[in-house]
Amino acid sequence: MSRPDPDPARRNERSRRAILGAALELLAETGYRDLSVEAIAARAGVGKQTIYRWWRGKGAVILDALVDQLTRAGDPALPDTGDLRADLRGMLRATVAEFADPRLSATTRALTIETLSDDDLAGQVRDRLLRPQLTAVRTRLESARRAGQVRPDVDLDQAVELLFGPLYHRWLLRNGPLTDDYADGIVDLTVTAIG
Amino acid sequence: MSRPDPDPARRNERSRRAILGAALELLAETGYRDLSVEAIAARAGVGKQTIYRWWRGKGAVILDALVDQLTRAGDPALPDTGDLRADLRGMLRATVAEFADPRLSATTRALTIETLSDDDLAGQVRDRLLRPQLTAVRTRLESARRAGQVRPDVDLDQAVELLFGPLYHRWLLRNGPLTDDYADGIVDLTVTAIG
Amino acid sequence: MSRPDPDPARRNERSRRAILGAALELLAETGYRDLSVEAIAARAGVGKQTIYRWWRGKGAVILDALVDQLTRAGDPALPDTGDLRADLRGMLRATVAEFADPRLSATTRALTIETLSDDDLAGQVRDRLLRPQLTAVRTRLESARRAGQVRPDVDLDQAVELLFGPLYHRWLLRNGPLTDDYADGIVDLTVTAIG
Amino acid sequence: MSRPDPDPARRNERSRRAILGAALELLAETGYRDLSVEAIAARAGVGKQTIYRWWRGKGAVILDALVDQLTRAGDPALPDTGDLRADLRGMLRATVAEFADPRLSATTRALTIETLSDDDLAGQVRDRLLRPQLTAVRTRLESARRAGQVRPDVDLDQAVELLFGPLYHRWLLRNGPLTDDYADGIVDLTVTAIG
DNA sequence: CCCTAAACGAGACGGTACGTCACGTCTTGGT
DNA sequence: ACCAAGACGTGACGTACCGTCTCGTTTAGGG
Repeated sequence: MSRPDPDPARRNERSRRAILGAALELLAETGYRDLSVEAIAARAGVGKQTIYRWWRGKGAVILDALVDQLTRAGDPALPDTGDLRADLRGMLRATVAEFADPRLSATTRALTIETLSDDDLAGQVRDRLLRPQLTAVRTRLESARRAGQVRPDVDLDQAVELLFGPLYHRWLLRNGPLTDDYADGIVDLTVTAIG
Repeated sequence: MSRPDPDPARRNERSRRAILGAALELLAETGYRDLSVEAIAARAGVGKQTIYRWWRGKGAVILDALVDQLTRAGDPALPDTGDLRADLRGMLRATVAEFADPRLSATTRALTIETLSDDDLAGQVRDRLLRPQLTAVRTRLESARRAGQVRPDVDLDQAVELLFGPLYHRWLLRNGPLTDDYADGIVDLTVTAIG
Repeated sequence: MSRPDPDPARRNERSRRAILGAALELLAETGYRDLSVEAIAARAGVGKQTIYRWWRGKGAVILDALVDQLTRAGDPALPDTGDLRADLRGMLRATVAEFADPRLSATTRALTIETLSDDDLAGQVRDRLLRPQLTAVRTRLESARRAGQVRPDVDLDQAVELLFGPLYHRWLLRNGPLTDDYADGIVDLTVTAIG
Repeated sequence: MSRPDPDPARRNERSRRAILGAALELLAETGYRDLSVEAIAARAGVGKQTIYRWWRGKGAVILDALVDQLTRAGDPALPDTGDLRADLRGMLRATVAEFADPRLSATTRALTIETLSDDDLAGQVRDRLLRPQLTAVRTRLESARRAGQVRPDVDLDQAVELLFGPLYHRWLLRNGPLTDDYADGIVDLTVTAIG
């Protein structure tokens, strides 16, 4: 006896943007702890129902906000200069920089929390945010394999995780500084492992 | 104008155990979403104040519960058979098994959530839970380095993270299955990277 | 800057009837508490705006519904058999019966509630529902006065209220049963009072 | 699976008074339409839950507030000067004055509304507010009957309603002015009816 | 008989209040 | 003093309706 799905064609684009914008603002300003649907609605000048009509909760809003932001940021493809080590270093340094930026970091942190107690959302995050990024790296590794820079028996998905895993681990658990040197070290180890 | 610290000597051990036990039970039964201080108190047959008197919040309770559990599980030291690859495989397979066990997994998940918005707690988790585990592995790697199985220029902390990071990444983001094969693959890549 | 009045000539009679019917149905089925413009619209298969276009709110709808119903019921005139007591008894017994009928009772109850916080509506109810009924009785009393059955100094409006007031009081406050005997008793007292 | 009843012994008297006071203030200031549990809680400096813990809704709060007020006002007994007509006139004039006072009137109005869609509350109102008042009048009539001023066959309850009913009717339906003259007229008719 | 302006169904919108839940603090009485 | 119990002020939750406001789509009357 649940409501029928609302009609996306009638959706108010102005409200949608206001909500996503307000969510990002509040996250940056006050952190995840103080982020509430109520606050987002108030900041966006929107009724709460308008949020609940289109999203399952604040987690879903943050996801959309982040996807929106990244979509605007554009192409996740890695450069392919032929120098695998250099290309990966550039990519991982950029990722480190993102994790170090409090603004982006807050969003990712918030999303991770939601993800941990919402399997549905976790799937969405995996598919819409994570996979594209991982795939971009994998594509670069495939090119490297064709160039003979990677052993043919290496599982490329594992290789990708070898790059991101340690970084993610260190960030989440605050188990050490996130620097360019750290990124370079991970790349070196990975290249050695698969080369 | 805060209350003086309570006297730990007069602490009721029965209550402490009941609280930690109730926390673990509820986590296993209903998941983190429905875990509340109120529920823990009710289940433990304890006043809420007794929880707040000794812990800062449910995050701290979970941490203590997990530390308690692991302490009972005993020594985290790795075996040292001389065969680095085999020793690491055993360790990582055990870790994979832990992450796959819903009971332990739920606790870790909950703790990770709390950690993400409580720096204090994050430090505690790092020092009391994470570091001992990482150190145990690092100790094994140092032994391997002395045996000439690891290049002298390798940063052993990074090496440790090369083992746990991918696993943690995959678990948190549900980005693939957690199997013994997967553990073995990570170990192989890591050994190649540092050997 | 308000909308121009809608053109009554173009009004959809089918919708009007559906709305009034739905209102009465819902009142009878679920009571006043659960009566909402939204529910009326849904039940009537009508847009909410169609209700707000023609009525000021649910109170006005109920009023119209009741007027409609009573209009169909027809002429409120009292018989004049010459026997004042008998005529009044007949009238008051009928009124008691109305108040005892759950269907009519629910409507009246709802209308009374709306009336209590809407002066506009109160006036409408007084003029369109109440006055005709009271006037009919007053007319009968005037006839009785001409026949010398009523003292010339009696305020007939007060006399009318002497009949309806106790009944209304008892009904609203559930201060006793509403029976034919009760109606007869009121009539007897009133006739004594004015005779 | 409902909460156990709260323990009245631990009830905070300060909060109780603040809530009842705030309810009466808001009723007088803004009328019933704008009276909300939320507003009462805010005005009283009290959590909403504290209201819902002890009352079923705003209707019950108003009832308690009114009972409290009347209890403080004290003895509802009528004087018994031996002059029935005079005693009743005094009483009915006072009642008219109450209905004419916007402050008291607002409370009664609000209570009547709630009463109409809550049978439980209606019973409470009848027993705690209405009955004592009616009984006081009935007691005076009994005294008058013993004095031979009232016919022995008159149903005294009906006689009481003969006094209050017309007044209540006129007040609720705004069917004419509420003046001392009106009160006197009702008393005269009633005395004639029962004398 | 067609045109066009309205009324229409549907329902999204910014709001307000609902009644519930859990937070972390405070109070009471019991051991 | 610590405890079990639970009332308290606080504030967010997710829902229900309010009355207003678009959306296409009938529909009815004047040209």
